[in-house]
Amino acid sequence: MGAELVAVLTAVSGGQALVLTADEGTRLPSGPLRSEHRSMQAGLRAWVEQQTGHSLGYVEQLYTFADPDRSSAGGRVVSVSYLGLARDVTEGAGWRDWYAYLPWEDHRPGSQGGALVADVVEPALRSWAGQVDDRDERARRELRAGVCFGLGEQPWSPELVLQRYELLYEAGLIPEAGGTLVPGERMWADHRRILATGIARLRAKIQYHPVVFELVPDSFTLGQLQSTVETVAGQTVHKQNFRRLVTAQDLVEPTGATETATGGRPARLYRFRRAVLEERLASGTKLPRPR
Amino acid sequence: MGAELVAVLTAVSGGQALVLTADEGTRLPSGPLRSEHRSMQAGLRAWVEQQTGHSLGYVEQLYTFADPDRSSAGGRVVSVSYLGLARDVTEGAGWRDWYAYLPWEDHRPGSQGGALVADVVEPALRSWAGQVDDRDERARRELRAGVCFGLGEQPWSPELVLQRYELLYEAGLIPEAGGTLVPGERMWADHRRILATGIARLRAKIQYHPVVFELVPDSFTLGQLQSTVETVAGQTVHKQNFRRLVTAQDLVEPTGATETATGGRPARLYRFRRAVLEERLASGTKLPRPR
DNA sequence: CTAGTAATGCTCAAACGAAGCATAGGTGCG
DNA sequence: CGCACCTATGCTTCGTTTGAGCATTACTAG
Repeated sequence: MGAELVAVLTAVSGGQALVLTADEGTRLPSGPLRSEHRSMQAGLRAWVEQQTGHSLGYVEQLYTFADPDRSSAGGRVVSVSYLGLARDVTEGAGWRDWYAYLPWEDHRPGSQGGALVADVVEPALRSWAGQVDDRDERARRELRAGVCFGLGEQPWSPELVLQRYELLYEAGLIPEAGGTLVPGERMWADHRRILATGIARLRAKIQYHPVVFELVPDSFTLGQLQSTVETVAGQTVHKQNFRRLVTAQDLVEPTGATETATGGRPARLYRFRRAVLEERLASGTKLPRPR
Repeated sequence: MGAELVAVLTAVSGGQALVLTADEGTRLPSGPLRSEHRSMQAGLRAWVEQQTGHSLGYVEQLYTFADPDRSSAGGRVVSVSYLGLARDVTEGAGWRDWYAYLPWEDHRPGSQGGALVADVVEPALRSWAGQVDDRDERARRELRAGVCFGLGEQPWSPELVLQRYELLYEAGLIPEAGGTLVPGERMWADHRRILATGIARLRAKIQYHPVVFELVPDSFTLGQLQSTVETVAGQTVHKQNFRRLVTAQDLVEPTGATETATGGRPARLYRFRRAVLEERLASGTKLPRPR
């Protein structure tokens, strides 16, 4: 009858991008909107806290869809999904690595993503494109695969998470669509798709809005901040340009303290200048190009 | 019980930005999601066609909210709003000028918007800021007013439509909040707010995605295209830079024909290169700075 | 003392964006 | 016909932003 609320709650810890899950990692935390909830966000907070003992910080609405499976009599069920960002992770709660579900999304050096795309996804998509006889349609499929996965001359675009998931789905390469070729844990119903939507939104937003600071502690080094951005984006960025971008925009101010446990020269500690949120609604933490 | 679907259906015609309305311009077209609808978008299309005899082109989801007013027993009503773009307007249907509802949003030369902000909004917001005793809070209010309405040194940002509406609401300057100072027709319930959300989304999207072409005929001059952008953005752009941006990105191709009824030198006619939608998911029609 | 490591400072060239000048090719009017 | 006027179109200039790399600093581990 009413609405179902679903959360993609994310945190970054130890170089891993984490999402809060329920039921042994098989679904996202969710629950129905109740009349006692003052608003949908309030309802969402209540459900997440109850299911995980975790309180929500930054929250933003993602997408709403009419539930395809559980159409009940007298009005369809509507699911409203939210993206939430957390600064700390509680031990024991169901935090899982994003990239266990979407392994092709991690393109940091040392991760599996790059090789997975080259060795598994690209050949599989070529074969998918080859299945069709029509020349134009085949060209369209190859173009689409190239744009989504950065094949050939095309650049890899971190924010195309949802497009990539949908392409793999349409090409029948993942379990949801009956395929087994491409690895990655699946989730209940369309929750993996919702996760992809959340990651896509976060990766896009981090480029033009200072949301990274919702994922780091109050006090942080520029190295930690950069590592957080890289974990979210799934790719590395140019260090010097990153710090120039952050400092030139006056997004941070030094606390005065330094952190010595970095393994090299001690790093200054900074804090986020919350005032920028009011000063400029349209600023942003742009992330420089990779490598 | 189920979900309510609401549409912000927009077209540009004769230098006016239009929105499709029902009930003499007092509400946006809407209707409940029915079980016979295959999807929410299908349901929306059905409702809009039934209420207006108009078929929907480009459609994108805007925002979902739990209805504040009509909380019925057994599950709250949820409203899902959509933005739709149309190329042509049917005579007689309820097309109204955006800027009749949000007159402060039009800053093209010859429009009322600029003067309205300077003569009415700015003084009213100053007085609103002055109502509070706390120095910090007063400074915050003035900063917020300045950012939203481009006061003082701040630039006017076309895409802050929703922030401006919410500020006017919070400051009690519009009828929805009991005020009478700032002109502009109101709508039923929160439909004017939804309109503001739609305009904000369109103005933001037009900068990084080629959606303008959903608003112009198949064949158009660069002057017409520019005028459409300006109507949507509510401000003028630098002509030479606009055309360079559009042509340099290969967004259009000449049809070969020219249009002589321009009042000056005949203009070449162009068509949108649909292929760019597949070639680059992340391109965009960036709009140059005003004036 | 030396090697290793990360932080930080600075330079340089290419790309981009804002603004304006100049010319082309039509119309309407005396 | 000649002239004023208008919009379209082509091109240049200049300052800013970005991508990339070199060099130096300040620690730790052995």
